[in-house]
Amino acid sequence: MQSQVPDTDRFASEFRAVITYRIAKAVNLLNAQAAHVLKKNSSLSLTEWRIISLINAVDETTASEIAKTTFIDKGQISRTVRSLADKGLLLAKHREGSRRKIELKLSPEGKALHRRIVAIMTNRQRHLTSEFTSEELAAFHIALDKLERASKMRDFGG
Amino acid sequence: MQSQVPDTDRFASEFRAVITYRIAKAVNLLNAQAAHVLKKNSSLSLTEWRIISLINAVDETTASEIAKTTFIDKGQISRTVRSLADKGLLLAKHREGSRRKIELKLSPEGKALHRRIVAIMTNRQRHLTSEFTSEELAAFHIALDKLERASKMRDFGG
DNA sequence: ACAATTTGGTTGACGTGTCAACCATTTCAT
DNA sequence: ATGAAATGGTTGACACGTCAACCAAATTGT
Repeated sequence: MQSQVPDTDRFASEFRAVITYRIAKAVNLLNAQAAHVLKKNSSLSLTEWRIISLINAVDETTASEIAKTTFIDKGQISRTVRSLADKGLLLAKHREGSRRKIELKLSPEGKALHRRIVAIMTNRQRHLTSEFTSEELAAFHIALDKLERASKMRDFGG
Repeated sequence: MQSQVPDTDRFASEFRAVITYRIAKAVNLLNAQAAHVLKKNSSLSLTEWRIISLINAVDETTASEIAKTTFIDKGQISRTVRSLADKGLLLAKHREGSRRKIELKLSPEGKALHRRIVAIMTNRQRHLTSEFTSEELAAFHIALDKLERASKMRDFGG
């Protein structure tokens, strides 16, 4: 009543500049959106979808390879792979000549599902970046690179 | 052996362009870093720290106000507030003339802790953005604004 | 050829995040 | 003034993420 700025915004000015808050909030919103879209169009969780599209991208792979490149916990991968296999979306076979490595491939059903969902997710990706010029997008990627590198440091003196 | 690019990078080229993967990975790394720094310098979890600095910023507030502005779940806030109060870091009193609203303030110990940790976290923030020019930083914030707005859309046709 | 180490994967425990139900209090509409 | 609706906060159930222990297979060093 006494100001045009609602009371609840008094945090915002303080924290808008704190990059980690901003980016964390953005990711929360993005993940919620992705989860919502997936729920509406499939019975996949976000992790399930990620693993499906990772496998699809390279045609066949193993759990440890996924773990190494994505930083998803290997326990979580193990469980997700099982649930996807149970749903008949992927095939897990011991790799030729190995009794340990397990080759992961999408089943025909998995491929069909991927084809259907990826179309929707590509729309989404297009929508998310529709307000970006290509320069802005490139700059954003570079910024993320820098943040990733800077996030390796562990000691800030206490 | 037959290429300079390690095998495990074959995902990367595929997904570097997918903005949601990139940003999610960056946040994971940043959160891990923050959790590590906090653990080394305190007994605070990341959420505890966030709530402490939010309260500190506005001096006093309520749980629902925090929930509204940060998108942190109100149940989680309730529990975190309790654990912080148990540790003696914050004071929760019914607000004057209300038997429902609970006013949250940092205790002297909480303020002291905040002062100590915020110095470290400010170092970190400086380090994270040290590779950014001020233009890049401004552009990054604008990009996050755009992503946040775009993350409101829920329907991408299925 | 053998022990020591590394690697791929599974499992259990535990902390955190998320959702919905719930209660008490306050506000609103009539 | 009274009942309906909204608000502030708590709680329980459950999904998900994270960590460490663990097993079996494979690789390495001697």
